[in-house]
This record gives sequence, structure tokens and C-alpha cells, in this order.
Amino acid sequence: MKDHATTIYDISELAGVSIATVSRVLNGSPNVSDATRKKVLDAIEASGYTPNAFARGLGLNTMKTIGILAADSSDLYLAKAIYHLERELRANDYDCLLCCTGYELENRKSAIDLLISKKVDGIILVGSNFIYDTDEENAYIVEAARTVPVMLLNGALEAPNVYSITSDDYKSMYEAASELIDSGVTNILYYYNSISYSGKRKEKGFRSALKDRGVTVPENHLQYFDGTREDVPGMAAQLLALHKKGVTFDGVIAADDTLAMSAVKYARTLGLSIPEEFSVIGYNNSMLSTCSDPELSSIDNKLETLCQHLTATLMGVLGGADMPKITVFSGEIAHRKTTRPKTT
Amino acid sequence: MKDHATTIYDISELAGVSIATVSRVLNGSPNVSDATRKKVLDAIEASGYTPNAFARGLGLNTMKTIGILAADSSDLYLAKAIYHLERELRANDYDCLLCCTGYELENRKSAIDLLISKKVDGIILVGSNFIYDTDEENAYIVEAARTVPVMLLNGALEAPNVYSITSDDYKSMYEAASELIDSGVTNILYYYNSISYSGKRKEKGFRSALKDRGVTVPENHLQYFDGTREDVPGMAAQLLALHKKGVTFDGVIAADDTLAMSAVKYARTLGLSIPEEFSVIGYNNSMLSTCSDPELSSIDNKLETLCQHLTATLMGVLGGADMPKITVFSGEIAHRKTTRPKTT
DNA sequence: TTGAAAGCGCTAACAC
DNA sequence: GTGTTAGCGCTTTCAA
Repeated sequence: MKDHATTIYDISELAGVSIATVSRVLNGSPNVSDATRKKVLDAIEASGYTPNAFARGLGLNTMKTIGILAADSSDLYLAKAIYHLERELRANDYDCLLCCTGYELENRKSAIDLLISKKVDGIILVGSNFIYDTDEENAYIVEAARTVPVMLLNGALEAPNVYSITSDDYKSMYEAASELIDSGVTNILYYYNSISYSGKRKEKGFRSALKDRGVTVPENHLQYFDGTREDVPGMAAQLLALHKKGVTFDGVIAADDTLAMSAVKYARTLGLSIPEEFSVIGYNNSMLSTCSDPELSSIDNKLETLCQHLTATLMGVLGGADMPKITVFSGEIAHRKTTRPKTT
Repeated sequence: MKDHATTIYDISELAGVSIATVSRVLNGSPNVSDATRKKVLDAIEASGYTPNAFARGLGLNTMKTIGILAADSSDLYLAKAIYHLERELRANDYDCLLCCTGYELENRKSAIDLLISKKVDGIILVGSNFIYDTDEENAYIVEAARTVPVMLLNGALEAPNVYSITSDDYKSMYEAASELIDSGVTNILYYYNSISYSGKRKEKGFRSALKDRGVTVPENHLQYFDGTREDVPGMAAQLLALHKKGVTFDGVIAADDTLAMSAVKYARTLGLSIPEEFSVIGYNNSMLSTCSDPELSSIDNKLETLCQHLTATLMGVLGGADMPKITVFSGEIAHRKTTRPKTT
């Protein structure tokens, strides 16, 4: 029942060659005669032998594994990112060790220590919430990068051996807000639920757009939702409460599609027609945007592209190449049914 | 920059003891004097030493890692499962190697081979789509189980060293359908997008409920959606097309929340009021059920509980204990706004 | 309570 | 083209 612990020695014996030769055919060395190769391959086949990755790792000091850290792998956006990363990495013959750390710094530190002790070849931090405000807090990243390359998906940090791949959230938000204004929405509410690095960039983009368009908006039109990330009814309730307090708005620009969904609910509750009387733009262009009725216009931040480039960059780094420390992509608004075209 | 490759030898030298002693304190052996232990601990601290997991693994033949296989880790349901599993496993000091295999048998086989060669201590197959119709196709699982315990989340297969943890989909669907009928829905459409093991169980439950209630439904009221798993608009379109062809129904029981969402869209398009004129029950009780407007009644299959028990069972097996080969939990209908109470 | 030494299974440098 | 052998870093008898 237990594995027969077939080793390279067994194969060498079976095939009547030395272990070095077995190792050679295992690693595809060209310096083996076809006849010998066949003998070895047959022996391997016959015994169902699989090389022991530990022994290999011990010698090579790598097991071709990348550590992926995310706050919550079940989050719609993060899950997609993990999915794409896993695919890309596997295509490059790397495995993924997944760690969900939650949002606590301490957990993150220990997760990284653990990954490093397991000798991962690189670490990917998925989501901008891994970047904190102070250098002191971010020291854990710099520290980790002394041992293995650290890749940041949607978060920027300048340090040796850390590489950032981001979407330009500032610009995307700027464009979304501008578009909303140009479409005739006068009283925009900005709805967000994260104050991470990219969360702040988004807000800045929003503010800049308003400023450049010469529209002002009271501070209570920047609404922070403090609840659970998936609590759409709660998000809608907060909007409704706002309305009851007399805060009015004819459009919502949301930092996440969940928030945008809640805005659609809000409008429906109030009997506002979308997009004629009320506009919504979401963020992430997730499946929620097409689940929504009407379907959400949403900012597509090119997650798959980001993941592809992140992996390519990591592979480059691992291969000893000089790779760009910062890579920035532009997002794009996916226009659907919750926004109007520009007024002419 | 690169790690200093501090080894147990360095520590032994620094602390002035043998490597055996260092190893002992590392593994918490009681047979070390406090004085010696302190010396060693200090040396470790001073040098920032971390044991090499490969070397350890080579000797122990385990690296405390579990392989998790899923068709698509970004699927709402699978992502949640993976999340819960990862948490539970980590709480038990195990790491997770994640493999997304898609739905092809061949990919699955090679993913498992790979995991085994990486010496995972166990394998978890997430989702009933890993179970095929024929023994021949399922041989890959039996085969894998000869080397490591294989856990099936929501899929049953009887074989040595394979353990199944499932939700009783038959019963859940039976109850949902019964309830719908009892609430006065007369013309139910069953909407599904998977013919996996659990997919079939669901359908059986649906059919039995109708039979026991003495209601018959034409075969075209069992609608299979063949498109992408996240294509809610496509799902709605199929329903609409059906309507145009003259197929009528006043309620939908869906094998997944996405499908249920599409039914809500369908009803809205037709101007049917929910739940007065049209009822919907979803499956999985995912975040979509609260995203929906009105919020979906949905079958909660207790995913988190399943994951907890799966992990507990796996830990038992790994610890050499005798564990149940099959564990079945009952689902539960989460009543929300898309169903009516029972008619009296 | 501690140390010496024999593996664990593989890779790669070096000889032939 | 093939074999020999010295590690890789750790755990674990077995002696002391």
C-alpha cells in the first residue's frame, strides 16, 4: 500500500546502469546513448518510479515552487488573480504554495517566514493591502526580498529584489469620474471599502477628476463602507441611510463591483431608473458586473495581463535577467448599462 | 544578498555543541539540559537560522504539505472551499500546494503525479467533477490513493485510502423542490450546468420530489446550460429563448446560484413579480444570493462544515487513526425573497 | 545529557 | 557515453 520507495538505485540496478546514467536520462541530458536511454526508461516505466523531490531539492536547493500570499483567496478579485497566476506559473513548471494571511501584519510575517523556510523560489503578494503606510511596517517585505524575489501585484514598493506590477488605478478612476461628469452626472458619490495603497490611488484619481472638471463635492460624498467585503445588502443599507439623512446623489462611482451592485440595489429601492436618473460605475469588471441587472459598467484593470507580466518578470528574475522594477498597465472602462454616453 | 546558507553545522559550532544536540532542541526533544538548550537557542537567534525543509523532508519523507486540486480556483464555490481548506490545514501546520486542473482527465492525472512526486502527504479533490462515470476513468484516484490518502469534497468513490465528505445534494434538492411545489408553484423548471456526480444527485432529488408530489413536468423543463460557468447573461438568454419557444414555467430551481441569478433576470425582463408570480431557488448560498435583488433563497450546503470535517478526517488518517470513509451532511434552505411560504 | 556517524535520494564534477 | 563519488542539511540510532 505505501509507496515502494523506489529510488534511483533500484532503477539503476533494474536497467543495469549506474545511478548517474539514470539521473542523466531523468534530466534529459544528451550524453546518453539511445540504447541505454531506452533501457532506463523501460525500467522506470516498469517500476512506476517517481523521483524524490526532496532529494532533488536538497541538491539543487530549489523545488520550483512559488509562494502566493493573499489576504483571502475566496475574494472574487483575489481568487481570479490566484487562478491566473497559478496557470502561468504552472506553464513555467512552477508549483504554488498558497497562504491566506488575512489582513494582520503579524500573520503575514509568519507566513513569509514559513514560505522561506520551505525554500520557495519566489513570493507573490497578491493585492495592494500588503503595502502599509510606514517603512517600518513594510520592512517585512524588504527583509523577505533579501532571500527571494518578491513580486507585488497591485502594490508598489521600492526595494532591492522587489518588483511591482500594477494597474494605474489613479488614471482609471480619473477617467471614470471624468466620464461620469461628462455624461451629465452632477452629484457623484464615491463609495469605497479599502484604504490600501491602490484604494488611495483610486480616491486621488477621483478627486483630481472632480477638481479638473471644476466640480466640488462635499466630504460626505466620499463614503467608506466598513463592513464585510461581501455584504452587499449592508452596503446598500448604508446608501439608503445616507439618503434618509438627506444626502443626495445621482451617480455612484465604486471602488469595487460589490459596492457598485449595492448602488444598483439602492437605485432600485428608490425607484430610480438606471442610467437615465442614476449612474453607476464599478471596479474590477468581475462577474458581478454581468450578474447585475442592468449590467454594470465597470473598470477593467486587466488582471490577466497583470498576472502574465508578473509571472514573466518573475521568470526573468529567476533566470538572472535584469527586469523592470515597476510595470504599470492602464485600465479600461467596460461600458455596459449603468452609464450614459457623453452628453453632446 | 543571497541567504547565508546557515546550516545546523554553523549553529552547532556557534553554540559549541554537536549537530545532534541542535537537532534535538529544534525538534523540542526533552533530553537536553536547559543550559545547553539556551546556548543553542541563542546561537539560532543570533544567526537568524532557519532549518532547510528539503533536508528535513528527505529524512522524514514528509514536508507537511497537502495537495489541493480544483478545476478552477476562481469559481465562486471552489474558491470558498479552497479558502476554508487552506485555513483548516494551516491550523494543523500543513501547507497547501494548489493545482488548477481544468476539467480534462489527462491534466488531472499529471497534476496528481506531480503532487505525488513532490511528496505531498495527502491530496484533496475539490468538487464532484473529479468523479467520472466509469471505474476506468476513476482509476487515477484509486491509483493515487495507493500512495497518499485522497479526500473527496463532494464526490463519493469507494476505494482503499479514499475518503468522501459530501453534502446530501439529493436530499437538499428534494426538499427544495417539495417546498416549491407546496408553495404553489406548479410548473417548475430545473436549470443546471453540470452533470458531475453531485449534479446527477441533485437532478435525482428533483425528479423524486416531483414524483412523490404527483406532479409531472415535460423533459424540456430540465434545462442544461452548456456555456461558461460565469455567463449569467447567457444563462438568462437561454431562458428567454425557451419562453419565446412557448415553454412556460412559474418557478426555477437552479443547480447553482449563477443560474438562479439568471432566472431572476429572466423574470425581470418579462415583468414577472418575484415571488408572487415567479419563484427561484438557488444552490450554494453564495454571495450571489445576497447580491441578487430580490435576494435569492438558496440551498446552503454547509461548505465550511464540510471543509472542517474533511480536514479533521485527513488529520486522523495521517495520524494513523481509523476514520469514516464516507461522511454526509445535510444541506439547508436559506429562505430569502425569491420564494413564498407554504400555501395553507 | 551529549556526540559520532550512518543514512535519506539525488545531482554534478571528475575520471575513465 | 558511462561510472564513481562527494556532497546537499537534517534526523536518528547507538555509544559514551
